[in-house]
Amino acid sequence: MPGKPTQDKKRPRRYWLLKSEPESYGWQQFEKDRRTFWSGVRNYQARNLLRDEIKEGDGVLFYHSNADPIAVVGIAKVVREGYPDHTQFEAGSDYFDAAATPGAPRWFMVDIECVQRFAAPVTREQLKAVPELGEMVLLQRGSRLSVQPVTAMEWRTILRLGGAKESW
DNA sequence: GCCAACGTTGGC
DNA sequence: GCCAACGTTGGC
Repeated sequence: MPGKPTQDKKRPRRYWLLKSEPESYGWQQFEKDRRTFWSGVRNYQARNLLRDEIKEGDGVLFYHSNADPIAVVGIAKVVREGYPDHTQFEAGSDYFDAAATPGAPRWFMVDIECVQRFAAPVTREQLKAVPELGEMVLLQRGSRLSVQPVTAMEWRTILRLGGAKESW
């Protein structure tokens, strides 16, 4: 078939939201880097998503937590699927894990690439005001997952709110 | 800075 | 395997 498919036909693109505190790693830095590895996730549920579910080509909402404003600030795409987070092996690192070995890594990360900054950040307050986003994992009571799934409908809605140029 | 909700640890 | 104590996240 001409025009090689970029995705496995059986596996439509999926969407994710990644949280980051701008004080530790914000969108501004990400824009300069263009590409980064998403290290430091130390929660098993999030780890499982990074290791097993998030695939190359997937869409990412970049979210600023503990920030002013708290907001989705732009979008990224996954450019490398789950592989061991090297910081777990670095003695002295905040993310060091004595129980992890290269042969049996415990923590995983993915690489993402900057796609586009929203014309205007989509604030948490805005998200809460949209009825069809009421089911978002992000907005559930007590939800703390730093890597979480986003539905295609949520993705489209948030891109529209952010004034994103393309809706790939 | 507060604190509710979660997740993890470790004694039993 | 229970569960109390503790540590962390993250909105407010």
